[in-house]
Amino acid sequence: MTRYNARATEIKWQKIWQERHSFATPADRTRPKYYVLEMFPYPSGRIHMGHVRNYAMGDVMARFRRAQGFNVLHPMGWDAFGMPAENAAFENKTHPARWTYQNIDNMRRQLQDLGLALDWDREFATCDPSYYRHEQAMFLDFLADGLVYRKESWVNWDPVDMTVLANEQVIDGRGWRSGALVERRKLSQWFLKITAYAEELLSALHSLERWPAKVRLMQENWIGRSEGARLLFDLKAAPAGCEQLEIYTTRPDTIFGASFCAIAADHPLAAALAAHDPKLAAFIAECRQTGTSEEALEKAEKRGHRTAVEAVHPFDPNWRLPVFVANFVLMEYGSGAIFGCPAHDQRDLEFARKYELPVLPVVIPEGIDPAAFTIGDDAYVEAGRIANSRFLDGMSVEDAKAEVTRRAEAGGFGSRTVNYRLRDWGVSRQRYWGCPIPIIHCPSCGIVPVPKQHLPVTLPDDVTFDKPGNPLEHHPTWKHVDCPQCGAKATRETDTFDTFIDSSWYFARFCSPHAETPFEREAAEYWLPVDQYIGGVEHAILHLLYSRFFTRAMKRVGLISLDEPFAGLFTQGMVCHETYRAPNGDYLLPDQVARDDGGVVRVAATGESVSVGRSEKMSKSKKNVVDPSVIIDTYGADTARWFTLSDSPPERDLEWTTQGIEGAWRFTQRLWRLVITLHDNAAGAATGASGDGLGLRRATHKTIALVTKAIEDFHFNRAVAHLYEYVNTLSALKPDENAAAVREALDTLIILIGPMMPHLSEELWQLLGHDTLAIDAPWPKADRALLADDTVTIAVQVQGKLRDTIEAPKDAPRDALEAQVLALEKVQRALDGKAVKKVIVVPNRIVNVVA
RNA sequence: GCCCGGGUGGCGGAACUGGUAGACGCGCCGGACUCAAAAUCCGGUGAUAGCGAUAUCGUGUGGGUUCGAGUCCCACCCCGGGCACCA
Repeated sequence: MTRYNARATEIKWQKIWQERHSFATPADRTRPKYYVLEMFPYPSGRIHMGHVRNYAMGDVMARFRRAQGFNVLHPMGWDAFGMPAENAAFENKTHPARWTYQNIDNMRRQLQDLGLALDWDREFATCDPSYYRHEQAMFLDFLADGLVYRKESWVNWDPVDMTVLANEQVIDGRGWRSGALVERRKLSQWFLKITAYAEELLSALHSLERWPAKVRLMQENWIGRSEGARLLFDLKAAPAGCEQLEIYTTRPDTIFGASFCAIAADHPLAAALAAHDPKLAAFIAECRQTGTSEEALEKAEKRGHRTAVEAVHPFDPNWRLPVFVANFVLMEYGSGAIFGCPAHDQRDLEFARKYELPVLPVVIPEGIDPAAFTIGDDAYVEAGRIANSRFLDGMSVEDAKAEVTRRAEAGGFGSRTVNYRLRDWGVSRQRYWGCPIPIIHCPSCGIVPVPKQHLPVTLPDDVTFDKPGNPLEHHPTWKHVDCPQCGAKATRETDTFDTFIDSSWYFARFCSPHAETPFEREAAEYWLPVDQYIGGVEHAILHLLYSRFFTRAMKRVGLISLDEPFAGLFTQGMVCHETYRAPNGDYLLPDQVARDDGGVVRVAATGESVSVGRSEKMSKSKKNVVDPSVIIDTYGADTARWFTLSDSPPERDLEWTTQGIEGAWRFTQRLWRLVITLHDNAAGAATGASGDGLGLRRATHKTIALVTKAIEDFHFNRAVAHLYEYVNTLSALKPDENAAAVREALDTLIILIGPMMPHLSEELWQLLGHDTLAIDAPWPKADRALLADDTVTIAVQVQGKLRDTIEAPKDAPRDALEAQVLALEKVQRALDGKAVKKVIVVPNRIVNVVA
């Protein structure tokens, strides 16, 4: 028998699918739809194993739902703007567009080699003006609707990428892409008002039932809702214009335990005071520095600078509190000012001890005498009764919070407030390779939107990257335009959008990628929301939160009636591999090493010993990478797909091993041989076949049920295990097995492996004589009558310990089972003469004898 | 520090709502085929004791509930991830 030539066969079928437009998205809107989408790839140039795993999963769902009769939308495109293209332009003297489109061509070919059921007619790249023009138009809509504003603000400045970053793009004080230490700078920036949707983005999380709980929780924490109160304190000895201080607290009940107020270094009051206080100015400068160095921030001690200003206690005009500028108060959170109650807040306590401020407990644990309760090194943050607090004494914490807020509102010096950690989304980037912000700055008219008929504002091609900073800023002519309103000489905005904007609506564009509007409403409302979105958990906050907001913004300006873009989300695990290091410490590629007979890993070329490190996420820097192209050339796409689906649960990390891929490859060959052998046997035995094939038919239909359920539940590894088991059953068949049952088994097997091994599935389907395509065959339905056996194996226990098993007819009566079990020799031996107290019978499962 | 996950053979992992722990794969061991190797096929494979039937132990640790616990409850240990001067 010939061996299965995977590569040649795969190319053949890919061509046929393409010729027949097998994966064109159906225009028919009568059938149920299924939109499956993998997270937008950045065209880095080559796919990696993480892509293979991600797309293999999405492709299984796409093919599975297609076979089940759904209209499937499964598109692909490119998140094509971004820094790496500019870096490459600088290093290789190529234009970012050229570099990007070359990469796209390479990656498209690689993805096509995988045989993915993608509708390539819908492909687009975000760097194409026909895409980003709509982004510019939507931005202007948002601006007109009050969702966009411009503000001078402190920003996270990435000194390597020479651009600003949003808060969530700063990880451990470093830029998410460059890894550079982030600095703080004050710049004029465009912001999208994501905070206007904080409450909705939070409360709607509960409706996302098919999202991982983990991702919902991460978004919940990121939005960071808290309930509290804003309170106004009158100030004494404050600079003009700063006579009042607004603080935010979640613990208004502790107001009588207050011993100081603290404001952020960036607070206007601090700035006003610093003008005449060089020491304070120096302290503020210091605070700004420690704000950026992550190591120092980690363990920074709570420090403050006492000002001459005093705050008047809102409930006692004779009570004065010192006002500090403190390094632990953030201008961006709440009102940038707090009152400190050391007895009931650990951080305030540390501060109070350091600056020798009073520590008065006002919440007393239930049943403790207030006079006897003192605070040591730990603040008391549990529930209790209020004491030492005048009109609040005796109340619970909750009642006291309400009472203080009520009195503050009545007195006009405070109000109940809901506060969020979430901040507005700064979208200006000082980069070339992004979507230009369609704004003109006019000396007399101010900020003027580019008229929509002038869109798109396109990027100039003739730019250079030899100077650091933004090439649009350096370009000799591009930014100079006439003001659309008054005709005076004006300049274009030279900032471009954060690339997360590009990926915040692409899922909608895929519904009608050639539309003259961002998307056709009818198409978008048929296809959206995405039924199954698949990607890495690293986008749990950034991309997924932005997209949820952007969808609401599109709804607000009347483009669509939809709140949530992604109904189902799946976050897959990473692909990992062992790391190898040569004696000199250099990392080695997996194919630079070899295992000798004793299992010792050595450098293949030199025989030097290699130290083997633990399995880690594949990364170029650690060289523990395996190139998908090499794997596809060697074993074929089906085998690569099968392996990435087989070994680990999809949500967990997958360990890539040579043995693993070889095992998958052996299985591919085995399937090929098995189907041919059984097909030949059944054909030859057609007349002399024995039996009714019932046993085989039961196995077939059980497998259909199990595999279908496993795929529906995203348990691809279990689907694979069931298929292995089924193939074991088929391998053990006698040559004279009932021919019709064998035929059913083979047809079923071929369709069931289809979503994972589509090419082999087609080849075998054809080999069995079908003149249709396997992908056009409907998904088999399990016959319920064949799912149950006539007899069951029942476990026999004595005192809860397994002693024997018996075969019994299904649903055998209790009495008969009991009698049968008590008669068993092993049961009698285990009983050892003891009297039987009772017998527990779980129908069709166990019989437990209790003595 | 806070909040989530997760600890099951040599390894990746199965186990429905408490009911035969270890499916399936990898690896390993033995055998067949072969001049030999590769490939393939057959058998075995949690630990301990025993020739054996079998017995005892066994799902991170220690308790508990139950006829029966990987699964439920309490306490703890370890690993992974997320967040963090958040008032």
